[in-house]
Amino acid sequence: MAGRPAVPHVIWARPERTGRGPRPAFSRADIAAAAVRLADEGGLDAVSMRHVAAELGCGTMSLYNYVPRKEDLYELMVDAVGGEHELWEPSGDWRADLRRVAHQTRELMRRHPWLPRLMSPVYGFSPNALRFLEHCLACMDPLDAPYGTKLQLLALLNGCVTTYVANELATAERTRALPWSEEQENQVRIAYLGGQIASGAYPRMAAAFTEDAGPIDLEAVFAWMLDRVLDSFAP
Amino acid sequence: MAGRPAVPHVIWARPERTGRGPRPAFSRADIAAAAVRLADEGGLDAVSMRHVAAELGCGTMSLYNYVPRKEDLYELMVDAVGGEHELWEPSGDWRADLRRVAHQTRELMRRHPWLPRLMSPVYGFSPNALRFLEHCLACMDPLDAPYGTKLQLLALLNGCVTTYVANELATAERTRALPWSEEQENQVRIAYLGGQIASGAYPRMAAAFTEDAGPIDLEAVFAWMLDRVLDSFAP
DNA sequence: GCGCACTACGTACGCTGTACGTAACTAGGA
DNA sequence: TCCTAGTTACGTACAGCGTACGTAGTGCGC
Repeated sequence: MAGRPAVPHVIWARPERTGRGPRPAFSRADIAAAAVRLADEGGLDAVSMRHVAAELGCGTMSLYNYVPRKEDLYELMVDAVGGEHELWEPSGDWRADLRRVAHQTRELMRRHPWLPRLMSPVYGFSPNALRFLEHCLACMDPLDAPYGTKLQLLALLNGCVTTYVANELATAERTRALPWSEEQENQVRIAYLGGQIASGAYPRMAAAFTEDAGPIDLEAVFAWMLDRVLDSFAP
Repeated sequence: MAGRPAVPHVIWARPERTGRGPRPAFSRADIAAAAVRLADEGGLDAVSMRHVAAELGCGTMSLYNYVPRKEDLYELMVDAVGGEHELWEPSGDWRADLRRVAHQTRELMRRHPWLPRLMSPVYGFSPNALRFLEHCLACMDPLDAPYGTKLQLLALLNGCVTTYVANELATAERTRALPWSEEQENQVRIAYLGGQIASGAYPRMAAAFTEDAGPIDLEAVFAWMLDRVLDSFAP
């Protein structure tokens, strides 16, 4: 019945400096920047405690003075790139403002393809996340609705953007780690898929794939999805 | 310029049995079932090649005869639980049918909390995924739109459901791995959050949290989200 | 100025995915 | 019918991971 020995830990509640002992050689911002740099260059797999420590130029275990668990390192990363969000004075047109927010989020995720994987409501209350949420709520001031509803719309909107960009990036992200090219693998997948479709067991899928559609315009699809979600909230 | 030595590999294109050599001791279904069992009981972290092999009662490296890469094991798992989808004769009311699909997907993910993490368009063409997609398209037969648009709506719908359930489950999933209880950690987070909010820097967030809202009805929120997405497609 | 809390970091443990080598087995072609 | 090539089975080994622990050294608060 005992169990659960340790004490809960949230990195944002822990002060960066306590006063006692030698001055820390790095700030949280330094550490987050190093981790983000590694992730941008080599994907999320390149972010290990050892690599980040090496990037900072310190011993592996020293890092644990700043970041007690690896998950906290992830929180730092998400918060750090969250700071890249440009915040502006709301225009009064909440739809336009939210569209702008969504496009910015998408750009952010394209700059940092590892971000969707780390996105989680658990990281929702870091300092920069709070600033971002406050800004989104400010954009929605013209809207007459309880904050609960507004937060729901924001969650839906962010969820859709995250999912969409994650799908957009999934294949590209895979390419980095695999020993063959994306086109090669796609070819194999399509070949298999073609066999299945030709079997006649999936007539609609077959029709969907033989349907002559022009090249997909990812920008247009994203904008369409966005408008649908916003429409849905206030038609 | 050489590089990229290996050959692309898609597990569904590889036959289960080639005829030569001793008969395999397990089927793909056996392996997938074992992995799913482990993941259901101990979370996704409990799914390692060693554990799955032990669960099957064979040596670790023997597993590699069936599953060349761990990612393939994941594909087997996603496909296996995809087979739990109940498919029915479309009713003619595409909205009702898609709602039913979404609720079923949610139930599926609540039965297998690790599923959202593995969901990815990459696994979109496994046998059971094809059956599922075909069924969804059949449900949308009454709808007059090109298949491309229908697939986009399905992607949006599935993406939203996945994100929503992932958020729903994220905290619960964390609890399993952490040495303290969810309530304890939430308390620490709320305490920190309270401090930030009391600082006055985030007036709208403060209002949102002091707003007297009844207890959140997760079912209702999910239904609301669903209707918004479906509305958005055909108001 | 004493002591304590902090920083720094080397070592070590258990775990992971998986490359490789070896032995046993069986179906297809001669 | 026998041979052999391709397959299964699996032990060993390696590089990498997160991180518990122990030991120094450092500098602020009392």
